[in-house]
Formats: sequence, C-alpha cells, structure tokens
Amino acid sequence: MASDDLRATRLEKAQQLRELGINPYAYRWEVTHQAAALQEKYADLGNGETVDEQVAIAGRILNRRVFGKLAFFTLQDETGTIQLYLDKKTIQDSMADVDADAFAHLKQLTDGGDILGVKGTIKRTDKGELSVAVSEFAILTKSLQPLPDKWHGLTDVAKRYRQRYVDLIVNPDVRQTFRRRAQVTTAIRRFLSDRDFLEIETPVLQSEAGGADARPFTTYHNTLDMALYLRIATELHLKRLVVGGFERVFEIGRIFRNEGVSTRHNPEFTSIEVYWAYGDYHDMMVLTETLITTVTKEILGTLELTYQGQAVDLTPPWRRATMHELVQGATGLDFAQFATLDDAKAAAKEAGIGNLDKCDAIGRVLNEAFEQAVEPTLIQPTFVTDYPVEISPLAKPHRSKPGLVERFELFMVGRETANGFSELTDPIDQRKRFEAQAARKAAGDLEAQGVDEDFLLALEYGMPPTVGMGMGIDRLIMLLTDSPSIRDVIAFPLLKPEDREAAEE
RNA sequence: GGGUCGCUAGCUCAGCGGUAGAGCACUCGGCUUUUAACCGAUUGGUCCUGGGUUCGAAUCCCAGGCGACCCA
Repeated sequence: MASDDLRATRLEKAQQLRELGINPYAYRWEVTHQAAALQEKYADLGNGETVDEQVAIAGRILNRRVFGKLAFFTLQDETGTIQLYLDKKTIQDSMADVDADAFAHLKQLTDGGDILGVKGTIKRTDKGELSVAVSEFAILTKSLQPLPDKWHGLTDVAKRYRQRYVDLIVNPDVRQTFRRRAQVTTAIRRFLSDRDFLEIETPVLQSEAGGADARPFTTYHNTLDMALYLRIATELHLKRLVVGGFERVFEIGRIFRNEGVSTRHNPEFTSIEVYWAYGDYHDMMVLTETLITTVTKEILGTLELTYQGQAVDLTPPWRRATMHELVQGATGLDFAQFATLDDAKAAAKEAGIGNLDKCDAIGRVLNEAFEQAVEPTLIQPTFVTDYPVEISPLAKPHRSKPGLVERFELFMVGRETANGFSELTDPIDQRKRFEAQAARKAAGDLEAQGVDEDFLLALEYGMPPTVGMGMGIDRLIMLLTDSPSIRDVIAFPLLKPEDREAAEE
C-alpha cells in the first residue's frame, strides 16, 4: 500500500478515536515505572508467575501480535522494552465504564508507532517474557507514519541521518551512543568543576575569526550593517578571560569550520578548550591524561578499549615523544641537521614524503613528514611534543630548543585528539606571529587569519603564564562509542538537501 | 578533487533488454501464551531525475542529483 494510503488509514483511525470521545493526542499520563527498571527488578520472576504490583508505563508500540481475545504488544520507552499482555476479559472488565469495546478498539485502532499508556500488574508469561498484564490503556499519540521493517530496521545510511528520529526509534544502539555522549560531556564538566575550572561561554559571532587555521563561515548582521564570522575556535576569548583574572576556565562549545565533509569532519563540531594559569604544557599533559582516563573509566568501566577492531589501552602514563624523534624513527631524517629549506625538502622527498610544494619553512616540511610517516601509526595514546614555531602561532617558544614551541598533540587510533601548549604571553612576539599569518592570508591562504588587535591589547595588559588545551569532543566520543564516522556521534549531521532544485526554490 | 559501488512498494531486498516481483508493514477474515506469531485473501510503484540507443529500457549509453567506501 502506498505511503499516502497508509497515512490515510491512520488518519481515519484517529478520527474514529475522536468519534469515540478519545483524543488521539492526549495531554498526560501518570508514569510510575520504566521498562529497564522493571526488567531488572523482576529478572528472577519465574515463568507463569505474577506479582500484584500496580504499575503505569508509557511508550511506543514497536510490535503487535494480536489474537482473537489476547494480544501481545512490545512497548518501548526511553530505557528499553517490555511486553504488554493484553487479555480481552481483564481489559473489558476494567474499562467497561470508559469504553465497552475497549479490546476491539485496541486491536482495530492501534498501530506500530503509536504512543500508548497502560496500567496493570507484573506477569512473566508461560513462555518467559516479562510483561505488564494490562487492565487499562490509553492511546496517547496516534502515529501517522509506518515504522520501518520490524526485522531489518532502518539501514539506509542517508535516511538514518536525515530522519534521525526514526533511527532512534528502531535502533537501540543509536540511543546508547547519544546517551553515552551526554554522559561523557557531563563527566568532563564534573571533572573540571571539581578542580575549580569555570565554564564561561564566549561569542559564536565574531568580527574577526581566530585561534585556529581554518576557513570561517561568514554571516551578516542587518541592523549593525556588518559582516560577522562564526567562530573557528574559542581560544582567543578564553585567554582574554585569563587576562581578566579567571585562572581556570573552559568552554565546551560548537565550532564552525567551512571545510569539506567526511567521516571525520562535520562543518559544525564540538570542542572543549581549557586554560590554566601558572601551569605549563607538562602540567596540561598530565591533566589531559587524567581527564580522559577518569571519564573513560567512569563511563566504560575500563581503560582497555576496542576501536574498529583495534585494541587501544588508555592505561597511564601515556607515551611522550618529540616530533623530531618520531619523524627520525620513521624516516631516518634528523630535521635538526638541515640548514636550508631546500635541503630539508630534498631529503624529505628522498624519504618518500610528498605534497611538499606549499611548504615554505623547514618546520612545515617536518610537519608533512610527521603527518605522512608517523601520524597513522600512533594507535595507542601518544603525546607528541615540541612542534615547529611556524605551525604554532599561539604557542610560547620552547625554553631550551630554538625554533620550537612548548606544544603537544595527543594522538589515538592514528588521529589527532587534543592539542595544547604553553600559551604565548609576549604581546610583541604575538603581534609578529599574527602578522606572519596575515601575510599568508594576503597571499591567498584561505585558512590563515588576520591580526586580532583587541587580543593583542589584552595581552599588553599582561596574561599570567598559562597553558591551554583543546580537544575534539566528537572524536573522543567516536573512540568511546566505537563509531566509525563522526556522523554517528552527531545527532543531526550536515547533509545536502535530498532534492537540490527543490531546496533552491 | 579522483576512483569504485549503490538508489526498484512505507521498510528490507530480488529482477539486469520482452506484462513490475518477494518478505515485512497496511486492509479484510480466523485465532487466549505470542515474541520476525501463525493461517487465508486482498492492496500497494515517478524502478532517483533528464536525455539517448532500441520494435521494446528498471535493465544498455550519456549527463545530472543524493549517498557509501577508498584515494588525494
């Protein structure tokens, strides 16, 4: 039967309910129990046994098995499913004054997908299924759309993302993923709050995007008649707060980057940035390690994970190695020995590193070598330290290694997961770094940002020695939920409209 | 950006040049222990879109759309 016919059938049932004096879109239902709690509480109830405890539950009808004078429904609430045992005689006796044909109406006017409220007692059927033996029921919401195939569910990936609500209804794993995501962000907030970090929200709309190398989205304020950018990082505002005297601040917030879409990239994603005055990047590596292990242990109960078939052991302490050491180990190249950019490029090319054309500094050649030869091999958690200054415009120079900065990145399963550094607090040096970025921007680098004069002014008032760290929440959730795509951990990922022409009209 | 694969009923899929199919869902009938309930009957289509080849296209060709995977 066609989609419209299925919908018409259900609309007709809603109308019949109204004619019976029943509102197919009810106002409330007194819920006393949830499915998972009942399943747990009565796990030991024997087959055929009953319990004289009155319960009231509500949820969505997933499946109906209807006989002449008996029916079994599978009801799903947020916590799980439980069977309804619907016996004609019991229901007719209990509901005689409400609806003399209640059982017939239950059979005729309900469909899979409807939201049902029931009252009854607990019973484990002869066949061993824990059930609510229903005495009274009410159709709380009439569903007009048919549910996907009860056996195969919804498997079309595009449809799952476009209609996430259907995905959530029929795929319990998806609900588990988003439940876990919420648990993780809650646990992170608790961890930081316990250590006296304050969460302060900073602007999404900015007249100057900064704090990262990325193309921003542009937008427009009508009344002020000005162009605005959506933020590409929370960094520069959080550091202004440190200047203002907040010594421990963080923000979990949405970041927008105008770049491609892939299994690891969504144009809007969630980051956490943490700033801690009077600490350096060694302190932050310890804090990052402690934060991730504490949260993981709390949520998963173990530090030994499996990600897409790979074993990942988060037991601390995690490996720490400099970028130079790792590149030398993988390629044999010692970047400290190169006197000129051309020498570095020639040697890197010799070692099989490609994509070097755009590298305008030895540090960028080193970074290419790292990304190509080392990054994919870092499966177990690894802090890579001491980055070239050229690719780290906001980090403080290394206290003993010229040309490097005090920076770390955390890699797990071959992916960058966190990035931190001793923050650059010298306003004059920061201006030079910004100007170098601005020159790149002027030369056509769409990911380079300009000079943020107000941030420089803030630094001139004086920022205490501070360490900062940023982490991609989505990538962390991917790891903790064993999700292959970032779209599996974002409830509503960006998709192109299904019908381009219709969308453009 | 390149390559490969996919798009057929509400859902899951078959059909690959000769009348558009199945299971589930829906509708009707039967049924008081089912759990992918079962039995019987019926119903349901822009075969992603547009163009081309052909007597004839879901099927072959070209272009486009959306998506998945791999590569950069």
